[in-house]
Amino acid sequence: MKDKRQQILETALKLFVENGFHATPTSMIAKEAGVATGTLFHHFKTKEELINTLYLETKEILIQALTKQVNEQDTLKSKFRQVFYNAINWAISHPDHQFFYSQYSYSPFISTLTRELGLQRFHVIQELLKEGQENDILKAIPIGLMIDTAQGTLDGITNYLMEHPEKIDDREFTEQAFSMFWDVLKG
Amino acid sequence: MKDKRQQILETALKLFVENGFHATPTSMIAKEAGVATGTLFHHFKTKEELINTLYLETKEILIQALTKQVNEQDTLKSKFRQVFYNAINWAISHPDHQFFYSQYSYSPFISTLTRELGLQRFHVIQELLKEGQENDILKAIPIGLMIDTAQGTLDGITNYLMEHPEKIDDREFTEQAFSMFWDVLKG
DNA sequence: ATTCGAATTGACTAATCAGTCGGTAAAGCT
DNA sequence: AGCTTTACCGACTGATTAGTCAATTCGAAT
Repeated sequence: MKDKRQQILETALKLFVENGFHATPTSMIAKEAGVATGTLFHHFKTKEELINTLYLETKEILIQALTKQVNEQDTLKSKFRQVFYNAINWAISHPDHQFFYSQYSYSPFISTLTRELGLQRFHVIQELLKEGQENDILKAIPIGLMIDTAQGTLDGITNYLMEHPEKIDDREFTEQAFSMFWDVLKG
Repeated sequence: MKDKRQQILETALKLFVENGFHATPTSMIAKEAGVATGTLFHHFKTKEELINTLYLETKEILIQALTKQVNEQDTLKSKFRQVFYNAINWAISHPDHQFFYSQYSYSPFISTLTRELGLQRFHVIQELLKEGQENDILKAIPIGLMIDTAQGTLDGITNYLMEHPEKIDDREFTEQAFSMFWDVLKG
């Protein structure tokens, strides 16, 4: 009898990615997870609580992944390169989490909570952006525009890589991709 | 009297943006539109057909908007500038359509259809991108990456403008925003 | 061994949903 | 005018849903 709670979360993630939140009944999650519906509602008071838990958990490990090895780097560009590689590598190796995150971000029914917390995903990047602007390395534009554009560009590159995962090992390719990301930012 | 169909579509768009597809019952759409449920299902065989109709309609007017005045421009950069301004102006003046489009694109339950058609949204841009690559004006990278990144960057900028609509009239600001978009692409 | 809370079960329910159907009113056509 | 098609209505249905609950098992501490 291993952790049923964890089993529920993993199954829910998979099914949410396949069917979406609303099109995935709790009964289906329970069945697929090999658990009674009562067990599901024992661990999560409501379906929404299950979804939110999944989101917060995903966000946590994403932030951990993005931050890796960044502080050790010297130049600002190197730091951005590190974050960039962290981001694309994470997406490739956790496709379900990545899809779930996108799906959650664009779903309207939790939008208020999300849009506030959503920015925190790029808190690391935000700090780097500010640092770069203060040192006149990056474009002198409103920080909000900088953040949204950086996020959008990164999402676009990530989307492409998700459908061409083999490219992740092509050093020349990934460096080209990074140069797009960098060119958006640099002044 | 012929407007009931249109009334249903408009009401559905509004409610879908507010609640999401699945969280918006057909009964709610009918009620809000001042129409019987039978009427709704007379015009649209299923709920999914209603959603798809809304998507196709939205796509159509978006494409029209993006293409405006593009051919008249002389240089490639001017053409991109025109598309860029068309895109952000459309988003600002049709926020519900814009939200609906994003929501639809990221929802998994119609994903296969969407991901194929989704690219068509940027068919205009695709042609321009190819032209730019052939003339060594743009980055020499896989066209797919170019498309996804351009779309991502544009989406990011659009997202920012949606929350700061007043900036659309700031000529200096929008030109800065365009320079980010252009820097992603240019070689 | 006994106790007690937490974990687990699955039949159950009240609510809600997409879609139907039989019928009425209005347009369109000849 | 008559005749046909299309638009419209709203009560109804069968299926499905999130969430409940009384009963049972598990696990660990006393």
